[in-house]
Amino acid sequence: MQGKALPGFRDFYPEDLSLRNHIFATWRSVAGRYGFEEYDGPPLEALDLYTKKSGDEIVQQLYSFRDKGDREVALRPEMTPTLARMVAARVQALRKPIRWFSIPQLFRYERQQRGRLREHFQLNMDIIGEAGPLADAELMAAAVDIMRAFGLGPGDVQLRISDRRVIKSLLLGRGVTEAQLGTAFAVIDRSERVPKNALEEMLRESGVGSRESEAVFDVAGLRGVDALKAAGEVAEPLTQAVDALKEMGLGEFVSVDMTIVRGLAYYTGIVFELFDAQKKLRAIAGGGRYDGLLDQPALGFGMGDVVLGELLKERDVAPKASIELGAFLIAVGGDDLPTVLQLAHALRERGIAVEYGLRQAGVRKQLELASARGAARAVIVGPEERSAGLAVVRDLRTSTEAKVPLRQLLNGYFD
RNA sequence: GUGGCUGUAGCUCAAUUGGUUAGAGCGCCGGACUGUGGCUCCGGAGGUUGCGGGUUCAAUCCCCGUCAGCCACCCCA
Repeated sequence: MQGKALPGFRDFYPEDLSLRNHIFATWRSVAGRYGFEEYDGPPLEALDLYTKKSGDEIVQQLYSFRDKGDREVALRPEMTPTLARMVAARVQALRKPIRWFSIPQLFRYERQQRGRLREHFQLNMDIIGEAGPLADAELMAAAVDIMRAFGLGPGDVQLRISDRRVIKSLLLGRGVTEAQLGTAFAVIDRSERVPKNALEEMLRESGVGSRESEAVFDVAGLRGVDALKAAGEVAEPLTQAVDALKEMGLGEFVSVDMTIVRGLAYYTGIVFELFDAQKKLRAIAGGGRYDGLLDQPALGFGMGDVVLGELLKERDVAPKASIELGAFLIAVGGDDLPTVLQLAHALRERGIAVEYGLRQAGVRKQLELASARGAARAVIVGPEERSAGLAVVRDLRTSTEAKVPLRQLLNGYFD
C-alpha cells in the first residue's frame, strides 16, 4: 500500500469517472431543458463570506486555513453565498427571474460516513426574483425530471414537500410560542429518526407544555394536501405548487409531508427533499425557498453526486462502459502493420474510435483484446486478403464476418 | 468532536484452543492456441495479516496505542 487519498476524498478510476460524467451530463441536460444557465465561482473564498452568510452549523465544519498571504480562507462548503454575491453585483442588469445552475465541488471538514464525504459535487439550481408558487413547482419538477432522466420512477424516489409557513402557523395556532418554534422545528425534523420519549424530553426542557408537545407531534404527522385544510390561507402556495406538479404529470412522485423542515435556518417557505423510496440512503436532494437571504425572493436546491451515485448503482441504472470502440484493428503479421496504421489513422480522422495491438501477437490474442476492450468489430488485415485489396471485418457481437475492400474501409465504411 | 464495531492478495473471504513456508475463488499476466474472441485446462505474479509497541518458546489470533473504514450521535453541504 503506497498511501491513498486523504480521508473523505476520492480517487476517480475510469469506471468511477464514467459514472460521474454520466451524472454531470444528465444534470446539464435537464437543467438546460428547463432554461437554466450554468455559472461557476472560485472553490476557495474568504472565510468571512461564510461566517457572515452561513449558519453556525456550516461554519463549524468549514475546511479553512490561513494562506501564504496571511488571509483567512475556506474551501467553499456551499454555493449559495457565492451565488448571492454574483447576483448582487449585477442585480440591476439581470432580467428576473434568474434561472441559474452550477456544479461546484464543495468541501466540509467532518468525519465521513457512507454517502457523506469531505468533498462532493453538488448540482445547485436556483430561481431568483420570483415569489409565486409556480417557481417552487418549476424547481421541484426539475429535480424530479432529473431522477426520471436517470431512469428512476416513483417506485424508486419520492419528493416530500412541506412549507415552513404552514408548520409555523399550525404550531402557533395550538399554543406553541414564537420562542419555542426553534425547538419544535428541530423535533419535527427528527421525528422519524429519534425515539419519541427523547423528543418529548427536548420539548420539556424548552418549556413546552404537554398539550403543546402533543400538538408538535400531531403536526409532524400530517400527510397529504387534505391535511392542510386546518391551516387555511397559509397553505395556499403549497397547495398550488402541488397542483402544478400534478398537472405536469409528476403527481406520483410527490407527497406532502410535514416532517420535512430542513436543517438550515434560512429557509422561509416551501421546503422539499428527494428520498429513495426505500429510505435506505440519505436524502438525494434538498432545498426550498429562502426569501430573506438576498434582497430578492429566491429558492433553490442542491443534489450531491455521492448518494445519487450509490442509488444509481443500487438500481443498476449506472452506465457500464466508458468507451465505445468502433473497431479494433488486427495485423496478422509484421508486414500487415503499415496497412493497419494507415487504416487506423484514416478511421480516427473520420471520428471513429479505433485501437490496435501495440505489440505483435497472434490473431487469437488480439481478438481477445478486442473483445475485452469492448470493440464492436475487429478488422483483420492479413497477407492473403491484403494482396487482393481486402480485409476481414468481423462483427464481435454476432460473430459474422465479411471481406471488405480496403478502399472502402479507408473511407469509414465497414460493409 | 463523542461512542461502538471492523481491518488478511486488486475484489470477496478462509486459516483448529496462539503452533511449521498465511490459502481459495474471481480478476490480472503467460501458455496449450503459429490466421479467428467469449469456453476449458495448465502455469505465474501479487501479502511487512493497516501501522507501532507489548505478552509469549511461538501472534493473523491475546493486550495497549495509532491510523483507516463502517455505524450511531453531532450535523446534514
